[in-house]
Amino acid sequence: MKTSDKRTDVLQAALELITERGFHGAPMAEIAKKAGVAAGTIYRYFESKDMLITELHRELEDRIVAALRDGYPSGRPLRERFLYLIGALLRYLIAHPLHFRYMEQYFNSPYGISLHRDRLLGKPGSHDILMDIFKQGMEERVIKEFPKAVLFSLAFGPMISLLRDHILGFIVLDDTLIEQITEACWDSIKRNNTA
Amino acid sequence: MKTSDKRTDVLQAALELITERGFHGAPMAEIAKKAGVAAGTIYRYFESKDMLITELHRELEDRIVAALRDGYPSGRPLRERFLYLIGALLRYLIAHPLHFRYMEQYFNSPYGISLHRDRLLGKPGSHDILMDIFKQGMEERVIKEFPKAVLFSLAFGPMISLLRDHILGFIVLDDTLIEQITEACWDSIKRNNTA
DNA sequence: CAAGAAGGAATGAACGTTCATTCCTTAAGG
DNA sequence: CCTTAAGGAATGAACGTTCATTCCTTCTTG
Repeated sequence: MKTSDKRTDVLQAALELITERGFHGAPMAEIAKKAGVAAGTIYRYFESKDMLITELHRELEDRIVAALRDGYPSGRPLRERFLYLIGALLRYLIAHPLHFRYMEQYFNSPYGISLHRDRLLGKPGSHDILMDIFKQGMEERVIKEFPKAVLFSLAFGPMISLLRDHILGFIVLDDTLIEQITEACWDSIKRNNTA
Repeated sequence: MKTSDKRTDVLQAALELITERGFHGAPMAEIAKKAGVAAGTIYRYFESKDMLITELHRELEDRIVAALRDGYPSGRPLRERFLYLIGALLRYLIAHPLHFRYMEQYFNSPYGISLHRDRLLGKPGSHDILMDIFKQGMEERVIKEFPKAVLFSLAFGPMISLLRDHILGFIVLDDTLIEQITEACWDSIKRNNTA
């Protein structure tokens, strides 16, 4: 391994504790204990708690983006690519509920707001792919003529909400439902050519 | 006035500081200062910071529910009642962005998790109204046959997401857009009688 | 044995909460 | 009326706790 095991252990411990108890219910001492490491040791790998939190977010995001890129049907039609994205994201987050919970907390904290702003104004990432889809879709008049942020909310809003309920155990997203949801996400942004 | 002005001042100060900086960026001392009150005084009205936070949530919720009930067209058709609810909620939260930000923070904190569960299982409040709509809608086969939590996510997921972007200043929800959104919310749960 | 890694007790700042004291309003007494 | 006492609200300095971070010691490795 390139990076020490301890670094990974710390990140994993932080992920578990923070998703369970929030940023403020996860003191460094406990993260250290859970990681099987001394408190001071964390600071060999992370400059501060803030850095640890930010870095953890960055790593999770990288993994998610990787999962979305993996198998992405670049050459295929718009609709297919979009459905692939939504489906892949849903499947990944259902398989990694802690990642989802962490991301949600992160974006609902002071850390995440500025990042969100950057994202919507277009920084590289999975959003690249998505924004390309939106752009092309609007040019070809297949997708509704809305600001990209609106399209984003329309497509991902319900998905995120359902995911949260699933992960908190209020509902169960089975394969049928997932299929229906991905289709519904597409429907909510595709242009109705009946006008 | 029934309750002292100071109590109100403290709640208002807490609302402003917490929405701006988060629960942990809002020390009691600063809340007190902003409220024009001494630190100790807060404890004449609230047992603890936790109680203050919880109580503030309760009061905001009461006001929102009241706004939704006000003018609710009880006797009217399903679709109309639903559109009224969505529209009223949107308008209220656009007019009261701090309330929205506070609620979001609250629900994404350790405080809010258990509450969410209660809500989905149908405690009194605006959810009463909503659940009745869902129930009747499914009986009359006007609304899709989904668990209520799923219907909730479908209808409110995009709305909440758009609201957030609007309040954070990433997009502007004008009247046209609001109209389109409320209609889209209905579309996403109404049954397509084409099958 | 040298050099870096790990340990964990010590440090100090930040914070929620408490409480002895002050201030203000209202009532009582002359 | 005016003075003064009583009661409770408000104050804010002080306390104790929690926690991120530091620092010095001990261990490991080559």
